[in-house]
Amino acid sequence: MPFTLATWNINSVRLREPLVCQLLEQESPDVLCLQECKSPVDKIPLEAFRALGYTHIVARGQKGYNGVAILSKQPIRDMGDQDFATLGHARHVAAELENGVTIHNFYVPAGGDVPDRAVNEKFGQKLDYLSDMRDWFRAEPPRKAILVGDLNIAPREDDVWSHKALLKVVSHTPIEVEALAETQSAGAWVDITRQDIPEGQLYSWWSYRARDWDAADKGRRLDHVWATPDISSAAHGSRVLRAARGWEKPSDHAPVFATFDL
DNA sequence: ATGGCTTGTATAACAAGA
Repeated sequence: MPFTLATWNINSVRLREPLVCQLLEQESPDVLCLQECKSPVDKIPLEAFRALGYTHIVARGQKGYNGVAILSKQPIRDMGDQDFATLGHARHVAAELENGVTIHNFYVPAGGDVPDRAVNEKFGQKLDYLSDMRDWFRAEPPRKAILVGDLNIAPREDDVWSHKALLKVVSHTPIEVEALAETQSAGAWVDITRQDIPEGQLYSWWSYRARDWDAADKGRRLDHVWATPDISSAAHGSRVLRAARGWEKPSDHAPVFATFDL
């Protein structure tokens, strides 16, 4: 049975409960993975999501920051979480569908402003988080798995509005792009979004600070959908719902979709 | 070139985002 999956950095699931509901009603994905819920699990507005048919939920949360959740129409099994870089943050959770596919939902640290771990501890934590992911995938090669989330890195030149302007900006520096590539290859992960949309500028995040985000279009592709090679050929139909960035009181990220015939 | 905005929280200015 085909199933459609979406990933969305929601930037407060409580504040944007109506937008989550709008997405669920309008697009009806089978699974929605959220990041930056900024809420303890027991304060996520689950009843609203249950009422729309998303009765199965696996989540990790903390007060104020981070937080990840997987909402599903079909039963999912909680497969635990990883605390990479030992930050004590709610940045990962995994769930297994009844067809045996495992979904990893990640929120990789943003990394602060200065791309130098000697002067910016947060940048070091981001690199440590990525190398711990890499080591984990090397130790336990994933199979029949999908990895989604806000990875906070735009790897390709056409994943940012200006490659040259962003070379020293955290999210697109060569050291981050290399770290992400090592993590990706450690799990043999296929970039499903770029498998489906191989050419052209593609973004999933636009800063709140732009006067007119749509016209300026200074975006970055920070949100990703990856899959292991045993299921990557089942994927199709990837898209970014750019319109959601223009909804009232929006998240600064747009949802990214993919469909798998499995 | 710079500054620009938005969130949650010890509800007044922070920190954090990226």
